[in-house]
Amino acid sequence: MVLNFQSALIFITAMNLKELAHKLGLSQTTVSRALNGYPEVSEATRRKVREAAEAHNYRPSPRAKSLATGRSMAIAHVVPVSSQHEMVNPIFADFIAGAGEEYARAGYDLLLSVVPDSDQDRMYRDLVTRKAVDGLVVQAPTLTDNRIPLLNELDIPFVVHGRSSGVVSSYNWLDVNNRRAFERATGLLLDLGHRRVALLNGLATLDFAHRRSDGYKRALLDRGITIDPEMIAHDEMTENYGYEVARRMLAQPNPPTAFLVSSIIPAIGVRRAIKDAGFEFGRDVSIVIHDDDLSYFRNTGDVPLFTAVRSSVREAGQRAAAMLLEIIRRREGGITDEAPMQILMEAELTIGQSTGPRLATPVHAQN
Amino acid sequence: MVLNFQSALIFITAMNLKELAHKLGLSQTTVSRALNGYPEVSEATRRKVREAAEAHNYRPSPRAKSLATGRSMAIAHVVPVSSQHEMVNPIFADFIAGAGEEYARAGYDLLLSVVPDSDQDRMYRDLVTRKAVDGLVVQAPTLTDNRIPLLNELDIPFVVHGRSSGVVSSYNWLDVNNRRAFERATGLLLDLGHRRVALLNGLATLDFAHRRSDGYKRALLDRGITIDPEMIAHDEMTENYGYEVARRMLAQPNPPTAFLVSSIIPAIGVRRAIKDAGFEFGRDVSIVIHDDDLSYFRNTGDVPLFTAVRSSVREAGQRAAAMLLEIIRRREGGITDEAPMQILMEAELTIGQSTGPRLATPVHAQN
DNA sequence: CCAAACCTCCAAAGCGCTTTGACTGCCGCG
DNA sequence: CGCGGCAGTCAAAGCGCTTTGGAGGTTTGG
Repeated sequence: MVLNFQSALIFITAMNLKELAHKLGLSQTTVSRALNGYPEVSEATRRKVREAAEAHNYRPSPRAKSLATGRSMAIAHVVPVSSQHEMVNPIFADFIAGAGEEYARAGYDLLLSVVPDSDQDRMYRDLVTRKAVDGLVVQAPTLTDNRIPLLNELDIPFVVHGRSSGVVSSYNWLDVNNRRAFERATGLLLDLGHRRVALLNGLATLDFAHRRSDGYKRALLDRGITIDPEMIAHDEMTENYGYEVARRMLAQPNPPTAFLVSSIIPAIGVRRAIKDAGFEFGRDVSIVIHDDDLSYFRNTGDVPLFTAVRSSVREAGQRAAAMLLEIIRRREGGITDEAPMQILMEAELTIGQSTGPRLATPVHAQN
Repeated sequence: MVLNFQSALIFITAMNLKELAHKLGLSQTTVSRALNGYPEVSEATRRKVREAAEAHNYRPSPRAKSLATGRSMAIAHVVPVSSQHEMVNPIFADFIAGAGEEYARAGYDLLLSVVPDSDQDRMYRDLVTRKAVDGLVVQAPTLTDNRIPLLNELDIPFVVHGRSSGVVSSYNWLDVNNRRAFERATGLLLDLGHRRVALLNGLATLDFAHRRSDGYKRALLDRGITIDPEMIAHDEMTENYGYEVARRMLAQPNPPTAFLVSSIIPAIGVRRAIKDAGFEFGRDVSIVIHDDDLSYFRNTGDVPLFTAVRSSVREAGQRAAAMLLEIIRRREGGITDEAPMQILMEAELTIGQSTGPRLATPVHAQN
């Protein structure tokens, strides 16, 4: 009983540097240096120190370390919650999973701030002035995102997932070539003979939505097809959005024969609307999606359900995190005035069951 | 130019207590106490201090504060990544959104650790011995989850989202009444005349899956229906899983006429399989789901797509967080030996388009 | 009028770590 | 033999905050 209690106590009162040093008959300085790999300590001592640390399950307090060094060994991701729909973009889960892996490997903690999108600026300011983190990842940039100049001014390392067309200053980013992807996807549908191609895009305020629209429009204009604004929708990418918009569009006199959808989630809704309207998915009406390769919604198989331009958001998270850690490393190494790092990922096009040639006699004419 | 540089510097070199105290002609002690609402400082002084702090945009360093007080003002959520499928459970996004809100309100940071499920124990140990957080939330408990005794031993406040049937020691939890929910859902299908009811459950190792199975079995046995193990599936709740299992089951000689599905995501797959097999969804084959009320997959409308037992996972996140903060508050108040806190949420049943009476002449007989 | 009881405020000692500056032997070199 | 240099170690000064243990000054009560 007493023994139990004692051992519990010993376990809880985690050993600190002072005790460890005392136990070894060395100074705190030497122990600290031995553990942190400084060269001015003999290998013999280092080994002894390492062993003792291991044996006593010694973990340096990150708080104290942080106070002493000025580094916090933490990265923040600020995830905005849409105040409209109280919605959390589900791609964040996979993005963060990818990034988290990278952080864990490097011994960094991940600080997640979930804030109403109106409070974002304040949160960024707060995180920086409190010196709570060593770096930040900016999600879902808008067309001219003021977080970018803000963070530049605050002079803290950060990486943007995506880009912001309206921002002139330079910054580190990682993005998918959205324009190219959607140009190709649209091209594919046009090659199949479709002329009425609808675009179900993300929120109009977000930058990536514009790049996607650009690619779509460019492909249409290239073939001399005029753009029908009625065929373009913007909203948060829920299943319901896909369903409602597709239902409405398919009920029009001259309905689309193909849909280009910004995410697999609304695409599920589009598919539902297609079936509800009595059309055959992939035959009467085609769909091409942008596939983020979400872990719980894999669009795979020999012939995947959806024809898609695919780019793994999880991989994006991982690479964005790696980039950020590299930037922090450089800055600590004293490299201050470097060119910004930028990665443009290409999406790959895979053919699934959701696309087919435009039918000679459109089915909707039969209805 | 020079002015600019200076103002930037001032901004970056965040004011600290010492400077602020000096500026006010007071001691650090008094300023600290004034700011933290201690009674031994006059109201006049307190007001002056507050104003000065405001004016200079003073933020106490959380690190220093943390080191001095022993509290870290942070909560950890450890999110396991299934090593099988590299999958992140999408309900985490909404759960965390709910919890994050609560933490933000209380001034706590949220530390998110994404770790392979095999590494979980180590991560918990690490977080505690490093004193990185003041409390933890345990996600997705297994049947006898060893994290619970571990955390009890480590003597740190924690809340479990769900329960672990095999754990005898007491702990704080928040759960949905899964057994009741699935008993009711099954009962509904049986009332509609269905006799072959399939259950697409979550991973068999997870506790909630067992409770759901229990409810399902109890409802069947209540009506004297024998349980067909072939009608029960367990796996991670992806769309594909729903599709594949439903496809297989529907191809059997004596296929189910109804499905009970543990999440809306595989239910989408089940629906796909039903249509692919030539059945009519909600007429030939019924579905009842457990609906976590995911923000991007709302099952709403006058008559929602799916008949469902619903319980908002976001609300669960919020309440779990509130519970944890309350526990921490109590412990700091010296209240040590309290009964554990436990909340059991009831799911509500709503009728959607996915259920109907079992057809007199089963359609599959016609095929 | 004096002691006791406040009120306000302060100096200084931590919290657990890193890092500077210095010190001690010991070796090699001129 | 004496000196510079080097490897290995240490004491002590922070990092920015909280908190203990008073110190003065002002009221109160007998």
